[in-house]
Amino acid sequence: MKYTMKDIAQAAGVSLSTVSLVLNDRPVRVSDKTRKRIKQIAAETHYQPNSAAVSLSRHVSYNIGLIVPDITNPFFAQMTREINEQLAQHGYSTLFADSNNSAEKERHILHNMVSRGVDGILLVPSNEFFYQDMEKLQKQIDETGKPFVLVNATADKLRVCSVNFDNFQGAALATQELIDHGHRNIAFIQGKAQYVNAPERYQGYRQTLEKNGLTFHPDFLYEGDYSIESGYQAASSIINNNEVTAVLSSSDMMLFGIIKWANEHQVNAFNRFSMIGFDNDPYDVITQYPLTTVDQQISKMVSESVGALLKMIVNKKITHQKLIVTPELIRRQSVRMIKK
Amino acid sequence: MKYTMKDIAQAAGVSLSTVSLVLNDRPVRVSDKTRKRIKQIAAETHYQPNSAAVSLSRHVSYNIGLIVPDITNPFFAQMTREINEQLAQHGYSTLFADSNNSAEKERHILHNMVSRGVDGILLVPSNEFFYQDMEKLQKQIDETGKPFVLVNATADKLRVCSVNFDNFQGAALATQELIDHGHRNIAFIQGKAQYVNAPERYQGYRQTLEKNGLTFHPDFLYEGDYSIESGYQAASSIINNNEVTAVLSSSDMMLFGIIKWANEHQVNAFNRFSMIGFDNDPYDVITQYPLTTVDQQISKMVSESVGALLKMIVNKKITHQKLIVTPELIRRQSVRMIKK
DNA sequence: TTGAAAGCGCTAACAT
DNA sequence: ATGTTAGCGCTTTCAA
Repeated sequence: MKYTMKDIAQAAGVSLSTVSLVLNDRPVRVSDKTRKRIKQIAAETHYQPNSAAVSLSRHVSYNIGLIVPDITNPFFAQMTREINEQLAQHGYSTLFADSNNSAEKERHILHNMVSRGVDGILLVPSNEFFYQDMEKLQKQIDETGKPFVLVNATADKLRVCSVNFDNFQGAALATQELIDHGHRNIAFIQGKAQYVNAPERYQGYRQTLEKNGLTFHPDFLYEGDYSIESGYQAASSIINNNEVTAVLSSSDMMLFGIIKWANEHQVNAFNRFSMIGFDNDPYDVITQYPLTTVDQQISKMVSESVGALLKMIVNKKITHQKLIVTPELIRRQSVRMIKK
Repeated sequence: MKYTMKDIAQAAGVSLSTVSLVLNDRPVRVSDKTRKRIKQIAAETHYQPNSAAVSLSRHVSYNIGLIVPDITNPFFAQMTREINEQLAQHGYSTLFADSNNSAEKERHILHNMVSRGVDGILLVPSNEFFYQDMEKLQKQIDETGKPFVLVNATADKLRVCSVNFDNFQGAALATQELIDHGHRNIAFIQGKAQYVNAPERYQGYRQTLEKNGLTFHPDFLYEGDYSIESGYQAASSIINNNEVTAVLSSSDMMLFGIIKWANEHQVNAFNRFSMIGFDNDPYDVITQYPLTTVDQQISKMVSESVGALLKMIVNKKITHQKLIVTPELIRRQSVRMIKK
């Protein structure tokens, strides 16, 4: 049998409200005696509040919506794990959805989650997020009236709270590392035109080149969608571009794609050129030589995101701050000194 | 402003109940005219039902609890993605939680989800799931009164619905493959004693050995917890066990651990021995030679699991069927013919 | 073809 | 220190 407050009230011979006050630990009235008795009965009956009823009357659900583009990607998986954990620590549950990298699905899920009564939303956007009409998007987000934070993207044109790492700096760090190792002809695999985080990385790469007196060469520019597959696609032309001695990739996964292609074609990618990726993927260490990579400080991003979201929720006030965390270059063995 | 059915009723000049009937597409009474009008107004006002209210009165939430041991493991990530997708297709949302491979946390989450009013639960158990007191566990599950399915494990001692793949057969397939390639000294890295799925794989390995007239050798038996790290730990002793010419690992990840150790110690794992793992990890193809592996048919397991769960929900009847799907050996390039 | 009203389980303002 | 009561927004039975 499922016990309700009413049952407990009856059993204890008190009123409903007294039970409610006690079980919610409201520090008011109620004698210690009855307090004890009620708690006692609640424990014996394994009383569990009906959360639908609580939601309905308190207008909160203690559920947070989390939307990620691809849970299969270790970067987002790790993010999800930490978000889930931190939310749980604060008494919130995670209503999860994978948008499969579709902006349309993203909107659909967003809508759905709002109607499920989530208290707030964490959106890790799909690649194509910024291809949408910002006006409309802004309107949709505003209309939800829910605390919202965009994670892993910076939306200059959107009045929303966002948390991201410094993409420009990440790319700059990596580019400089390659240059410091004597590389002059550095290929860059960028995300497509308006992909989330792509332009910033491109600028970091390009400006670091210039800062070091190197001229940018369009022939060294490649494009992918961060997936293993897209790295694989680009592999042959990069590997056969004989001038390049190093490649900076916008994701470790694309580097995996290159390595895969190389393996299949009897060429050793690590001997062919130096490589740096983004994401600090856990699998970076299983390739023949562990990959040097840009770490985005997932934990930091997550705690900032969750912190900002919960703050909005408790303060009942929506803010639009942009938070940026600093990335870190993880040096491993995929970068070699080049002799000139 | 947030519109309610009451607002719509007022605007349409009809009663609340009429609105409810129309918006829920109940095929009863109500003239087409008023039906249209109501739908019209609902659309204009972007009406969204308050799901807490629906839950409260209908005693269903359209939320399903999903508990996984480690979302960071690609195997579970892929499972999660498919589960989420299939649930969504049926109008259910996913209340997600990562148990971090802790049986205690698992119980805690389970409890929590029930009190959140989920309509059913999918539990992908932690490694140590079967170390628990089955009596107590059975009681806890029964007490929830919720449709429940255990995914990726078989619980002979538990009266619950479960969906798993045939671990025995998977191990047998892989062992036979190695034997067919001339291997006689096949190491096996098993999960710890009572780990989920571990004993069945061990039996598959062992019985296949015997079936082929090979004697089982305790020195060829190793232990791990499926992680990269645990493979790494075991690596040196396996690699230095000069008799072994092939290794069957209970997870691809542990093979990655071995490969990592080998890379670090200037030995080529692929030249050292043949290898087969379990999980068909997406990263199997980025190692120097793509790994042969046992594929558990995640999609199949997921559709069986979700199907069984939803069936219980709509039939309002809890069942305890055990479903088993057939694994498949994915042949790639980590197994070589050995000359005798 | 439609409306009124009770009820889902809990919260909170108001009484006593 | 404790009880009464009016909602929260929706579903559903019973009347009309």
